[in-house]
Amino acid sequence: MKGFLSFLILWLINKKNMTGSEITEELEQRKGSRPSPGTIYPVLKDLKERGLLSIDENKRYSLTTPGEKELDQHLKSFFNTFCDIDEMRTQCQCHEEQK
Amino acid sequence: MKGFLSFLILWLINKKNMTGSEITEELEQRKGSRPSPGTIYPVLKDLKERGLLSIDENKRYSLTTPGEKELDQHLKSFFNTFCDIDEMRTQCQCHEEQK
DNA sequence: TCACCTTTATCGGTTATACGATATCGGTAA
DNA sequence: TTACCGATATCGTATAACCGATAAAGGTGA
Repeated sequence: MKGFLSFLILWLINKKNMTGSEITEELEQRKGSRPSPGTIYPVLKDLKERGLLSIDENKRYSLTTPGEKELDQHLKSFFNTFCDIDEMRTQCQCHEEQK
Repeated sequence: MKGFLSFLILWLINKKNMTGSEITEELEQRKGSRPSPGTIYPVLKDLKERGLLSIDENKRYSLTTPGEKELDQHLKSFFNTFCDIDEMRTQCQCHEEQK
């Protein structure tokens, strides 16, 4: 299951070009806790060095063509791995109502 | 994003009590590659030691009550983190058709 | 009995993910 | 100019997730 953070970051940048701090904020929204700079900047550096991200003069990241392909692969394997995601959601919502 | 493998294993066992080899097979189906024993048995051991799993005389694992609660928590944070999962699926299927 | 096979389990080592501390860099206000 | 501040980046360290090799345990068939 390694590579999920990279996958999520690729997905976020795919939706909208973002800077490091914007990505940090978005992850905080989703996960409930703010990732430390020591988490996200090394990932961004790695993705950039692998040619999946490019960065403009305002430090705003965007996907390269290989980055888009990588994201597609991740999406496919994600939905293979969580092939019963609707069932998961049902159970989650069901237990939500019990509170 | 750490803890996703444990989460997935809890989910599988929640659906159906399973042995280690059955879990290995299921993960192979989903992920496309067979996890090595050095991956899954340490996880099962850890989950058992944390009181989330119990094991019967046939080496078949099942969720304990704390295990069910842990799974619920994981499900909630999973759908928070991937709050735009329908959008992800749309994009994935869209690129699927292009082939 | 004993040879074999599958399953279960452990071991050492690698990489991704994560933190907090610290450093650098650029812009802005004093 | 200088002081500060948020954003960016690096560092050391820890843990989860992985692998392949190996070992032990249990069952089955010769």
